[in-house]
Amino acid sequence: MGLTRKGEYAIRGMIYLARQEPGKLILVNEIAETVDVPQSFLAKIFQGLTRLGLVRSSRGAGGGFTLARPAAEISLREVIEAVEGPICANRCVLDDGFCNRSAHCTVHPVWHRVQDQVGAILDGVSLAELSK
Amino acid sequence: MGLTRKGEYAIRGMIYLARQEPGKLILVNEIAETVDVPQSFLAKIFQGLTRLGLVRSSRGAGGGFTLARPAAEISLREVIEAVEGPICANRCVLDDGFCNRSAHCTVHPVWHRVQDQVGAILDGVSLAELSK
DNA sequence: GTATATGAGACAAAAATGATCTTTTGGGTT
DNA sequence: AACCCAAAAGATCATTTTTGTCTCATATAC
Repeated sequence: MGLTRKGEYAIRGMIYLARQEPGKLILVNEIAETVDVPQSFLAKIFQGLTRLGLVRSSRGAGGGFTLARPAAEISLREVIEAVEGPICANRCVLDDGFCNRSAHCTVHPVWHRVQDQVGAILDGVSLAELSK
Repeated sequence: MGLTRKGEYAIRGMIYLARQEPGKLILVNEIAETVDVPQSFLAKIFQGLTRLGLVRSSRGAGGGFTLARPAAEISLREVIEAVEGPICANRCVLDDGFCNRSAHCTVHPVWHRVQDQVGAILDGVSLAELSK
């Protein structure tokens, strides 16, 4: 019913990046240490964030990670969905196969309302705000 | 990030009960079959619901389950929290030990807003409405 | 007493979570 | 070119949670 550690860690790491000089490359090692998460795990998480275009990475000596866009233009929702998958109150809203009763299910509209509300809140918060 | 099957099943079962004549005892077997969930599992789930006072049970021949209160007075939230635990966006909001940074954490207020919104929506929906 | 139904608890397979380690790839530096 | 540093990719593994099942105890109607 809540965020997993992956999500929590990703958020911590991204906020740390948002606090740095824009464009400056930061070692995953440094991030992991200061936000207090296992570095190997954070490296894995940041791999995913790179693939999805939330951060840019540079290999080799002097490499590291940096935000792909200005912190003000990255929402909390983006970060969360990148690592946790889409906001979803109940699988039946996503998977059509999960419950074949979608058509006449009275709870369905409730799930949609929940998702819309949560989505809106998370959309409205940027990394820039969180880094203050 | 969403409901587990336990939650989904509990809701289906409770809605089925809400559709019956108030006070009438229904076999867990009948519920399980018509809402299409494994009976052993549903029995276990209903045990918990009984313990928490959402349904009343009667043992022995002619026994079964029935809602403990009128369907209009049982909210969707109660059902969900009974089986899934409290609505919680991120563990740090619940466990104090999870992140020791609660005091200065900028994301904390966001989690609270999310929980309040979701809680409010789920509070506002009763089994009576869902059973229509 | 017997048939029937839930209560409680142990048990187990499968999936998700949380993490580590190794190997590969690509850039800088010399 | 040779070499080192650092990230990417992927394999592996441990732990926890989910999703059930099964057995036995207990309560009740007849």
